[in-house]
Order: sequence, then structure tokens, then C-alpha cells
Amino acid sequence: MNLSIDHKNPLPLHIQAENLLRNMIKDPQYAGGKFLPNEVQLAKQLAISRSTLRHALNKLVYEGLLTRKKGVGTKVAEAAISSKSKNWLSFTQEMTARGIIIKNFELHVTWVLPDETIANFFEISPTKKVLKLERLRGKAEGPFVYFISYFHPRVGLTGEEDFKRPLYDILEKDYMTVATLSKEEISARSADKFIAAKLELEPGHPILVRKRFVYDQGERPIEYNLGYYRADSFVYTVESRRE
Amino acid sequence: MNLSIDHKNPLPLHIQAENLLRNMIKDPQYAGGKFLPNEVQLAKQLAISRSTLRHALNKLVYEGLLTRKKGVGTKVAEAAISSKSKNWLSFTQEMTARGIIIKNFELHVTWVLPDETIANFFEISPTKKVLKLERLRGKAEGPFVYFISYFHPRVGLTGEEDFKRPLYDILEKDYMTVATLSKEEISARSADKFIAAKLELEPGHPILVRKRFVYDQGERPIEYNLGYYRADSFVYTVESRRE
DNA sequence: CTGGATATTATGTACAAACATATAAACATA
DNA sequence: TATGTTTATATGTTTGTACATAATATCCAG
Repeated sequence: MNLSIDHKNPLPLHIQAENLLRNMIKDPQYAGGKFLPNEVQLAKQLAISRSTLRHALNKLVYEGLLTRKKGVGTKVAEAAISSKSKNWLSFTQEMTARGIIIKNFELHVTWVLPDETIANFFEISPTKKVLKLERLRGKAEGPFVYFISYFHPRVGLTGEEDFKRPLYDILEKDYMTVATLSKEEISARSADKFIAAKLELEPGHPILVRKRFVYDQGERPIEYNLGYYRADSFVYTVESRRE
Repeated sequence: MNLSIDHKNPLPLHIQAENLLRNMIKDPQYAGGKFLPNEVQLAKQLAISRSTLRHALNKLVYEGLLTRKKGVGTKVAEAAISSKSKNWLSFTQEMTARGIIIKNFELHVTWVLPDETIANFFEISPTKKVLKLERLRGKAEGPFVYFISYFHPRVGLTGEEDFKRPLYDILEKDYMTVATLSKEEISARSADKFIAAKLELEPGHPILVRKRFVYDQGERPIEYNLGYYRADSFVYTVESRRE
């Protein structure tokens, strides 16, 4: 990856700067909370104007990766693991953007009969088997989320796919299915024995449950997803605006 | 609402322009798909520079309200008008819509010194007292949520208001403050003794915590709200769409 | 009448230069 | 010691200017 800006490169300078910054802030030095060099200095360092640099910075600030404070400086935003409904990033993309490397602890693929909720959501017969994908994921230190996904037969997944690739990438590129609409329900509960064991905590500890109903462009159901998050490492964020 | 830009107004010009544009594009003329005036012309019309105008336009483009096309023009995005404002119901309105009658179990109003989070969010000194409103609310059978709200001094609340009225009604009608933007963080935790007692459950039981940061039209902070919900009676739902 | 060169139009990119304002540290005063 | 005051620093705001590039409209030759 390039570590400096190339004025000959046809890629716009502010995009180059943006990419460069994305890498820069993954450095533990900055991810640890240290301020970036100030704008004037950084602009000089990259040999671009302050305006162009700010253009790049703005984008990262908008994405919530950086925070700025007038008179103080710019630094990497608190790397609290969170979910931003607005941007529609995949789990992996979002975590990577924050410099968090996701590790897969477990991965199971099976074919199962749908329970009532799922059969209803998919509008299929309860005797028709669906693909079930279970994943235990987290950081190097340990898992923090247990995912269960069910896929509508219409999608055409075989179960032989490489689920280490980003899910929505597989769906889009290999199955021409674009996830367009998602309805989510977030609730709290205490961990039962099964989930507690997976997430390496005591039964009874609070967990955050996220149910996700995913639809394609035609608003047809394609995925039902359950996520069980350790309460101590996940915050769900929402931004809403009225006009 | 102002229909032109006031260079005397301390509110930054690009924010004024942004607000103005938000109104402008509600006009059926533009919402119907007509192109806005071109940037150079519009800048002249508003008596601001093209850069400043673009700053405002960029924000709306980020939000997905406008789409631009090089060499062609800028217009209101196709699907932008649809579902956005859906979320903005007051707690009481929302519950009433579901046929749930809300009972106030407790209601306390006090003036307190803000902690660091609040002082930071409000951008005020930690020595400046703010109004704190605590409410225990629920159904006839029992409470299910404990709310704590802090209000920015700018709003002008005295503490003598009738808080049995809907909050946003008070703010709009009596204090000319319109809550326009809200950022929320949802997390899970187990109830401490205080909250457990309020919500009539055992300490250690899971609860859902909702932090809410509320802003007015000028994106100035006006309220910080904490909601502690019984996990067995509350689910948070979100709908998001990508275009 | 059609295809291709050309001009026009509007957004995209980039830089330079001031001045405004919030923050924090250094300093001075009561 | 406590409280202002100044100063250095960094981001925030605003303007002006110039040229690049994509999309569209126009015109001209064959």
C-alpha cells in the first residue's frame, strides 16, 4: 500500500489522502488515542493543500472513524465496537474500518427445518429445509458475538461456499442477490448456558440480542439473522432525523 | 423559517445554507425531480461563495437527500422522501399508538451539576447547573422504564413546567425548541440495586439501556436522555435501507 | 439524414490566503 | 492560593481563483 501521495496518479488527491489516512490510523500509535499531526503540518507532510486534506479528513469524521476538537486536534474515535445503521457496512467491513481484526472461532453450516418464525418470515413450508450458518466471531482476545443466519432457499446457496469471505460479497457477486432493506430488533436478556459457554461468560450475564430481517431489492425476504453480543463489548448506535 | 441567508447571524453560513436547502428541496417543484439552480448561480443567489454552498450541498448529498451528476446538475434523490421521519414519535405518542396507556409512577425535577459526559456533550462548564428530570413510567401493572433527562440551559426550562404534558410539546410550543436530530446508543447490562428497585425486579436481571443525544435544528445539543428498560418488556426496532 | 467533431454547461478537484474561535498552558495579579 | 489574562496552537469558516472532466447539445461534412 502506498505511504505517500502521488501527484501523477490520476486518482484524486483527496481520495489518495483518505486511503492513506485509513492506513495511518490503524497504527497502534494513533489507534491508541494519540493525536494526529495538526492539519497544517500534515498537509505539508503529504504535500497537499490544507483544503484537500480536510476534504479527506471530513469523510473519515463523517464515518465516525475520527473525532476533531477545535483548538485541540484530531484523533481516532473511541474504538468501541458498535453498529451504525446508516452506512450499511457489513460486519467485517465495519470492524476493519475501525482497525479491529475479526477472528472466526467457529463456523458451522447445516441444513435444518425452519421453525415457525422463520417459515413465516420466508413464507415457505416448514417442511422445506433451509441453510443455517453459525459463526462465533470476535477479536484475538476472545469471541464477542455468536451469529446464526438462515437463508431463503431462493438465494441458491449450496453450503459449499467459502464463508470466510464477506457474506454480502458472496451474495452479490455469486448469487446476484443484493441485501437492500433490513429490519432489526434489539433486546436484552441474560445468557443461557449455551450462549454463555460460546461467549465465555457466566450464565446469567446480560447479552444484547439483535434479530435481523433482511430483504432484497424486491423486498423479498432473504436472510434471518440472530446475533448474541457480549454486553460489555457492544453498543448499537442509531441516528435519526426529522424534517 | 428564514428564506435567505443572513451574514450578521452568528450561525455559520454553510449551516444556514444547509437549513435553507433542506426547506427548498421540500418544495414539490424540486421534490418532483427538477434540478436545483446550478452551483454558481445558486451561490450568487444566496450571496455566498461556491465553496460554502458546496459545503452545505455535500452534507445533504452524504445524507442521501440530494444526488449530483457531473456536467448535469443536482436534484433531490429519488427515494429520499420516503421512510425517514418515521421514527420520530414521542414515547407517549408511540405507546398510545400501540394502545398502551402510560402511567407516571414517579416524577422528580432537580438542578444538578453535569458530569463529564454531559458537560462535554452540552459544551458547557461543569460548574453550570442543568435541569434533571427523572421519571418512572410504565403500564398499570407496573413500571417498565426509568428515564433520566438532562436539559441544556439554553433551552430555558425553569423546572416549573407541567411534565405530564408530552415533553416535545413543551419544548416546541413553550420554548421554541425543535428536536430535530437524535443519536442513540443501545446497550445491555444487568440492573444495579437502584434501578432494580425502581423497575421492581431482582438486581442482576438484564436491562436495556438507551442513551439518547438530542439536537435542535442548528445541530446544537439540547437534551441528554437515559432510559433503563426492563428487558422483558421492551424491544428496540430499526429499519434501514440502502439505495 | 447520419456520424463525428466541437462547444457549452455543470460538477469535480485543487490551491492559497485570511480571519474566527475554542482550548489549554503559561503567566501575572490580587 | 485562587483567579484572571495573555499567548500559542489547532480546528472552523469563508472567499477567490483556476483548471479538469463528464454529459449534453450543436453543427458540419459526407
